[in-house]
Amino acid sequence: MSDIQENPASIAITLPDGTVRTVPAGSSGFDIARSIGKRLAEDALAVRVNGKPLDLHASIEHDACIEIITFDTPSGRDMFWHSASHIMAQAIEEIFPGSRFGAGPATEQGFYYDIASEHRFREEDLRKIEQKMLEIGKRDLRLQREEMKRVDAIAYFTNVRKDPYKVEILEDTLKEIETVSLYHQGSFTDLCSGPHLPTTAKLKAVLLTNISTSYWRGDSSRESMQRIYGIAFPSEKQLKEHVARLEEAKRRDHRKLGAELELFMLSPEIGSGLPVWLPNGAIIRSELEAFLKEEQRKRGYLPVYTPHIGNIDLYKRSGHYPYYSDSQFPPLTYHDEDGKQEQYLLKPMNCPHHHLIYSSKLRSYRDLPIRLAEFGTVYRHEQSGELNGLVRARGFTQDDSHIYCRPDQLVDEICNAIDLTQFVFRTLGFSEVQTRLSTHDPANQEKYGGTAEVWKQAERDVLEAATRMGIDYFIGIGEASFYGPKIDFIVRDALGRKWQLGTVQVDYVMPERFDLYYIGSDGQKHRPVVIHRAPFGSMERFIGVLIEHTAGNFPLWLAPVQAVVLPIAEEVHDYAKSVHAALISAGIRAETDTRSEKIGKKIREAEVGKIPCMIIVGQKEKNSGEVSLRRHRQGDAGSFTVEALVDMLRKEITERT
RNA sequence: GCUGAUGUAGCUCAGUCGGUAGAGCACUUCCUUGGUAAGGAAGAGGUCAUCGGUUCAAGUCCGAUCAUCAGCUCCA
Repeated sequence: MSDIQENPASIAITLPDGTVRTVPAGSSGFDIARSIGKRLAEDALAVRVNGKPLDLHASIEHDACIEIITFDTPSGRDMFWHSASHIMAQAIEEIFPGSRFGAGPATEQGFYYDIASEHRFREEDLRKIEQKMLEIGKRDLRLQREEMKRVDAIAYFTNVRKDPYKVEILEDTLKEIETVSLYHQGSFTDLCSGPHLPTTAKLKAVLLTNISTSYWRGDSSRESMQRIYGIAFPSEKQLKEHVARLEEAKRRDHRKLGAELELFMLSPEIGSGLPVWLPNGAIIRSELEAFLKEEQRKRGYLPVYTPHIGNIDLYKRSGHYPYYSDSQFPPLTYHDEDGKQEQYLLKPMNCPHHHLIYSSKLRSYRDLPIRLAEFGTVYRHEQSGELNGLVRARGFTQDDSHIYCRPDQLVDEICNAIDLTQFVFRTLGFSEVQTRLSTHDPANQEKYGGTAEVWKQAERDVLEAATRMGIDYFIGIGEASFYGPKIDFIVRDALGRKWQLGTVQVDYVMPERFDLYYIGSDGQKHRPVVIHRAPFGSMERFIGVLIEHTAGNFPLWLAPVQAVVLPIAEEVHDYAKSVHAALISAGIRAETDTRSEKIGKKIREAEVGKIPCMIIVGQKEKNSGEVSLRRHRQGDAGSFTVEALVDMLRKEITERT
């Protein structure tokens, strides 16, 4: 290793493509970038030395693998935005002296800084701060790293910067660390581990997006701070592209498309967070449900139905009530003629009902696994600020199933559930799905039901199944439910926000609480294991994300209106009606536009309405007994006989392509 | 739930200094009968979210409530 060399005159650096260069010892990442090319030297933001990010001008003393970090990489963007947050803090300090700064990290889509200030920030302040940030950029200030003892840093932030928040971070979060680093840029200094941009001049475009509040250190008992969010780029052009992406996301927003395409509605008269499915949306939902029911039939699931409410004792027994009482609608209470009180809960979960179905008769080991499935509507009193269209509602329907199996069947059954979920996601065209293995937090054991060894076993089983299925997962510590670990399938919406859709959960706790058992081959009682699983998760949330994913351009099998017949003139209305009738009798959802409008207008409206097939009929088609097909967003698709058209569309619908 | 913003026609949005409300699209009717993304004309459409206050006068100013949006916190 190079460590044994004492001040060598030159060092060997290995670039990511494997080439090795010899440079003088003490060269910086910038020197190396410049030796590679002028463009790279301009784009270079920092350097990674043996995997460790460093400032671009830090000197490299030993042989190393190095990589020049630019804005094109996630870590380059992260660093750029982190530096931008420092520049924003400096701008704010210059415009609003006396502002104090909490945390100011980069996020996946920009950065923010938490600020304590006498001044209440408003929209117009953001424009001023942006201008100031660009001005600081033009000043071409070097971001200089300084390392100091933690105790000295405390003194510095107490006396020089007079920033109590940084002092608290130094005294608490960083209390184990002896030497910390500060970054100076002109008159501004921040506590930061770095690395940072070499100069503020890299910042060429900035957009401050919104102001909100947050609690200092995320603790609602601490003071609230003003948080300013923004995003920045090394060029004006990239900012423009970003703004265009935001506008596209806005167009795809399921709340907007849901209203435009008449899929669902929300009304304060019904209640906040209680979506209502309009006829068009109900078609999509019922097609999805039919799709899953069909698949579940093939995979040995048994459909059941259970009521929307249940005696509160059921939920006390399951543990849901004590754990989640604050996010449930208050119990319905009534007194019978004898004055006896009974309380019912709008069901927040389907599992207790299913457990009682399981235990309604004696089960043999030969009967297992038993897979009970239901599209079960549940009600949860989510916090008002959390409600969001279809993706976060207070009433929603889970495509729920509980699988009761023997311990020796568990891993196979988890694998089957994963396979079903993957099949569903693949069919609906979700290719970028993240899989999270949600485990418990050992430091917080009292949050969970069941014993430590039960958890150990459950997590081992989940891991084994995930490995066997070849899933590319990440681990979410503390993300487990109170009764067991789970595998969650996470998809992003149009705005890049992540939502959990499908889930597969292992549960050793409920079988105990509900005293579930089966008779084994030894004639003795044994505990089954329960798997909770829901491939869609919630129909509401899934469809909300699906709307954004498809931008409302649903595949033919899901489209509320699959085809619209567009007659060119009144003299072919009869022919149009016969085509329409043929489509309807083939089970295709079709309409006919007989208004006295020109064909161009009818086509435009069908396009705007995102109807997959436009079937244009005029005198020519009437004479030949054919139709002219136009596909949504594709244009003219040629002429077909009605019979050929129906066959073609039927095939596409059945295959769900 | 917390902090902030917003709420005007079915939709998108104007509405100045407080003086009884406007556009485009959509809708209805009539004219027009046409060939792959907007034909023409006329008409109708409003308790300015709700409730209260200030004022001679409130869409406009103030307060409360409800809802929505952004973020925080939470998520079986």
